[in-house]
Amino acid sequence: MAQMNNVTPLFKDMAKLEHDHRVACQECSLYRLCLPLGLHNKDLAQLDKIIKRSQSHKRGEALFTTEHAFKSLYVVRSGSFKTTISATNGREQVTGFYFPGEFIGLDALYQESYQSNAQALETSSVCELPFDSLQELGKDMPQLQVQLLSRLSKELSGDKSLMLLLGKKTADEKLATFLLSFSKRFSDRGFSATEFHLTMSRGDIANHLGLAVETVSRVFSRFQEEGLITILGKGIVLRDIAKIKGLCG
Amino acid sequence: MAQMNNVTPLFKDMAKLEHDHRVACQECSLYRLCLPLGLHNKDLAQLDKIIKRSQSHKRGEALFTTEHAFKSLYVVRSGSFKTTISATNGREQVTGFYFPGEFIGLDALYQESYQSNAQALETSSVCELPFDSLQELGKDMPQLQVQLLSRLSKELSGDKSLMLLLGKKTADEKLATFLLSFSKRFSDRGFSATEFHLTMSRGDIANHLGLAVETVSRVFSRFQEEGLITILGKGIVLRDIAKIKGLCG
DNA sequence: CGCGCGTTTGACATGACTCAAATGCTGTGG
DNA sequence: CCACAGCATTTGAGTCATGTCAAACGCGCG
Repeated sequence: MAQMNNVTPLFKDMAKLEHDHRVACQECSLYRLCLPLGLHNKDLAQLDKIIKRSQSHKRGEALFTTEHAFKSLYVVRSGSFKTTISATNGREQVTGFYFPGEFIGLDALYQESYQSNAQALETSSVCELPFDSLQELGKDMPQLQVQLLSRLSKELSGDKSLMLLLGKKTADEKLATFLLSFSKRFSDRGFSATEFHLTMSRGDIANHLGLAVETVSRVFSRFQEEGLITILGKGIVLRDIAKIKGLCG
Repeated sequence: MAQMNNVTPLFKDMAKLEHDHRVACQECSLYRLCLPLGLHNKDLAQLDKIIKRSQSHKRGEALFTTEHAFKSLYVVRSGSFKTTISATNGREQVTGFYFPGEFIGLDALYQESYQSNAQALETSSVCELPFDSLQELGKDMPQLQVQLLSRLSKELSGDKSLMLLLGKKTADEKLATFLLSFSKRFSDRGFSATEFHLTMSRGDIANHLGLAVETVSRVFSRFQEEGLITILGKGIVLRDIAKIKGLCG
């Protein structure tokens, strides 16, 4: 059980993407994954104008909470975030993890108030899309609306899969599914599909998957014994993707 | 433990709403709950033109499955539906129940293919909205797009709450939450908030909440012993809403 | 009227949780 | 730069809520 966490060349991560606040959509490396996909140059320039590229958020810092007034949607630019909702009695559920190019705050549109809290998992930055401007722009840009709908729909689809996971899967299946989902999202962004950092705590993972921390820890350890993965602190190496796939249920 | 199911004046239900296929949006009793909300008369008339009002679907009949080509969104007109997704190994998760005025198929927009199966729980009818026409219409009708976004967002928001339920709640809390959610949706539609029919089987309820059938049955029985509810087959009477609220967690 | 499925109830099994404690890692301040 | 404090993670032991298996019951459909 080695130690290590940040300065390992093995694990590249998304915190390094583009902290440069001036990069316009046209030159952004996330273009293929992001909202502007499919917009014409002229439209893209317009969209670019309404985007606020905020300063970066430190680990643990809130992007917004249910207390804040709804004003904007956000797209992750670098780093990663988690969103949570809370029950009346204080229990919390981690509803999602968000990587570069992914939207945060879509569940706020209805009722125009944030329904969840969003928090940075590491030093991260976002593109802020003031919703009023976005609506205004959408009136003359049907393609933008289509993109927005598509984003919402994608998240919806993912949430349904998570329901299946939460409702029907065993601890092993949950964690196998979780690992593969991350693998795919990393590789979609040009990172390794087999070696990556988990920027969230075991507690966050457990919470998100409807498990206890101890269970996550135990299953990870067992996966390692069985040669499926190697654990290096927050770093994970997938050693046998095929077998992991077989465990997903 | 009495018996009864359909012909009881006590329980009014949504199967009786408007089976009349000619009722236009303007005169539809669901207006306040449905898509057209906020559209001007002229726009409404246009929307009305693209809507196909299909024949009714019998209990158990599929509205669509993941095998069907994506073509349309649907709004429940009368009756009720359930949606399901399946894991590779055959396990199924009931992802939602849908009542008059609610959208089905929103998770299909992304990828333009149905991601779930929709099935009638009783004799039911829908308004079919061909997606192409809807997109076409949306180009000149920003308000329609806003409505659509809002619908997606609402479903997203509900799904996040369900994650909290599936991940963090006990069997008692799950069922209390379930009952109150139905109570609200019934009363929103002008039906009694305290007396209603559950059109789905115990199995569907259990599946949706991530429980075993036997657990649902047991908890319902206990709730009845404790004077919280009265069970009459598929009929439910909420006897102490305050106390049920207290159980939601 | 009778068959079959959906529902209820009981007895038992177990996966995952809780509690507890050791160990390791991280970030801070001296 | 190092040492310490505090939190995160791991590991173990025991419990419990909920699932599984089994059987009786009754309603609903043909």
